[in-house]
Amino acid sequence: MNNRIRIIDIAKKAGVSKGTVDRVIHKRGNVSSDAREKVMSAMQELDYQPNVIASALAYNRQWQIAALLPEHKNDPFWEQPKAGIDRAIKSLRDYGVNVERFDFKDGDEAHFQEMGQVILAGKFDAVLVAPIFLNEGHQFLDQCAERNIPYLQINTYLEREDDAFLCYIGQDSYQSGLLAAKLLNFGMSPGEQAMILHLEQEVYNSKHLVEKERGFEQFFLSHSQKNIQVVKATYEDVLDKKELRLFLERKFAEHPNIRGLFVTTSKIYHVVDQLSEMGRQDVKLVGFDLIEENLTHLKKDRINFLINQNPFKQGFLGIMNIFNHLIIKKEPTKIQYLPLDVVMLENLPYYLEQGEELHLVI
Amino acid sequence: MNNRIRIIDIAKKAGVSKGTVDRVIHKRGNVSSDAREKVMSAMQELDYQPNVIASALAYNRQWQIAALLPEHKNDPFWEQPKAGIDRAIKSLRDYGVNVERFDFKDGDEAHFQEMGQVILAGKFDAVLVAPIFLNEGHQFLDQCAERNIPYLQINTYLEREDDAFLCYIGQDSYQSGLLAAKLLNFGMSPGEQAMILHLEQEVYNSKHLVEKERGFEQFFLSHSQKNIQVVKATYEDVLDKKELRLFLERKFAEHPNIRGLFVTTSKIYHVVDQLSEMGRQDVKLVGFDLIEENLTHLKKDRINFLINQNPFKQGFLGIMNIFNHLIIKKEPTKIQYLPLDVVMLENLPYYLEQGEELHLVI
DNA sequence: TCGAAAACTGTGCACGAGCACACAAAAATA
DNA sequence: TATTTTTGTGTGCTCGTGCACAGTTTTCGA
Repeated sequence: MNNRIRIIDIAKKAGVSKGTVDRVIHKRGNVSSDAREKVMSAMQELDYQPNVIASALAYNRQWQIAALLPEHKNDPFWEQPKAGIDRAIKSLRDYGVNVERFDFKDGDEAHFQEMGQVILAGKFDAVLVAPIFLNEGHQFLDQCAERNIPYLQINTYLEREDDAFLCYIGQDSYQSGLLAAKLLNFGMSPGEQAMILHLEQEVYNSKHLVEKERGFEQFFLSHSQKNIQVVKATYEDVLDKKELRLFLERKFAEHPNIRGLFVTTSKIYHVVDQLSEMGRQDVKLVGFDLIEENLTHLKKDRINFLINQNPFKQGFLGIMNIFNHLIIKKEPTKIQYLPLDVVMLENLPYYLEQGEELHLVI
Repeated sequence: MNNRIRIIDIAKKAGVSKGTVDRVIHKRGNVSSDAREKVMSAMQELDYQPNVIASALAYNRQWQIAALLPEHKNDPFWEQPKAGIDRAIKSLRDYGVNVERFDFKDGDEAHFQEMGQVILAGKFDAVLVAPIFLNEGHQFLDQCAERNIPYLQINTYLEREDDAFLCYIGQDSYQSGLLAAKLLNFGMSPGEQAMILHLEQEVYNSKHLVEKERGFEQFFLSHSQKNIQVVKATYEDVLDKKELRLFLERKFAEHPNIRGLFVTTSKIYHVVDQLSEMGRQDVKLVGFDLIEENLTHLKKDRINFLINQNPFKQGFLGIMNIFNHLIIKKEPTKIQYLPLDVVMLENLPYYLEQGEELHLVI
């Protein structure tokens, strides 16, 4: 029944000792070409698959991973990737995987750099990072590459060519723009207008937001049956509610047929109350992320759809992929897009419990 | 760094040998109450967590699991749970988990019973089953319970009280009815009619379908703003296309305002072509399952939404939960509803690749 | 009080892979 | 040819847990 091939089985077949087989497997050298060939063919013939359990136990080494992410004080979105990381740690504790978190202040490039230096000064086997700043991100990743520290990007993708780059795990921004447009289009009537609204600073320096906009526009270009016109807008300072209200009123006055609104980040909750006070319940709303503030409005039916970017999985799979690279020596797929879940009140609970299913996995 | 508490650490602290600690942990008896108490308090104090890796290696036993599912010859839906099972096997091979599949013929109760007998005659440590026949299902599960063979249900839930019942993994049918209604409601105009159509036999013997219908009706009862009327219909013999066409024409004649159609199983593809030929592209369609036949229509924009029941995960998590019960000795949550994914052309690829993310998990 | 049975406890090997170390054979140098 | 260096090979311990077996103590009836 239990006929798994072991190292000792290969050794016997090849007529050598298990030490020699081990040296071949791990390319440790000091093996005659004759012995190597016998071992190699024996491995192929018996289709040897290493026993990961035994390997992990014997390896008995500790791995240090650094995680460089924004703090979640001001942006609750970041709680989720961190929860995913914690879940992964729990699963991998017995494999000797340890993760140290370095949180940098929201929007603070200098602090990002500072934390990066701390990581580089320490001894880490790999780095998981959300490189949300274009320049500083590249700079940090360059330094990782120089030192041969493998790194994995989540949430934000910076194109990289070096060997230290493991993979990117996150969403496909362009596709999420298309999806938002399709959803609004389904509920809107011919001749109405759809607004895309960025509630962020330096939008055109942020590839994510630009891509979302491109996808949103593209959908309506290629689906012109309902003749829906796209209105683009950007408003930076969400904390100034009065100014935001004035901004919205101006936009709705300029474009009286707006009946659909797509906010490109998790900050859609800022506009919901304003719209209610303006008596504009007739506007359909699509936004991102299952954060508490948004869920309140989803439950009251004031937000129609939230697109879930699976932040929990970003963290979880980030660590899992690093584990695979370090311990199992399996190279990850370079670009791993996570599902864009369409979330409504009726299917919300399942997405909130995410990760429950994963923690049973060893 | 590596300060995980081991059995030997507890033994030292409690002033006994590791054998005694082992006997306490596994409740093997033959331990004086004095020793037991010392060990227990030492374990609590040091917060002992067993090393799953070492445990699995030492345990070195093989587990036989039987999987009793419908063949996928006539219903491609069942390929997915089987793929999920295969993925789980791959992950758990080193833990000695083996799965033997027993496929019964579609709609053939006698063959289900026959296969059940084969399983009971063999020696299995656990059973994974889709008990799609109400009576025969209960009968088989009763026999499992008698023989103390733990069983796990996927896809179809039969309420069970015995100790052998591990858990149910599948969808919440009522909730999926609500979801389908919400989706149609978003795209429909006031005063239109929404049809719920069952393309199955013995609908009112099938709890799933009844629940979906209940959810669908309930939504429109509690969301009456658009004043959408629900039309219920059942048609049994999908293979007779002419008759189906006549049936549809009759229904649409009786209810001229039907603009939304919800088919309660994966068989929505049967009606799409009929509707096209009838020139009724104005009807919005919601159905279930990402099977090839449905995807063709989704891609052509003739089906608006498909609700994904995560069949892959049903199989994968089914095996994983049995593993947890047998090897890790962790009791599964009795009812595990899987996400109801809202799938459109724009977010389809991610749901098709499902499982890729899981196979890296050990 | 003795002796056998029952209850309890400790030691040591097993699982399969990784790796250090000792040793052997071949090659290079004197 | 003798000696050192390099290269190649096998043995045996390690990881932490499970479990068999041997050995010790307690219990209980005669």
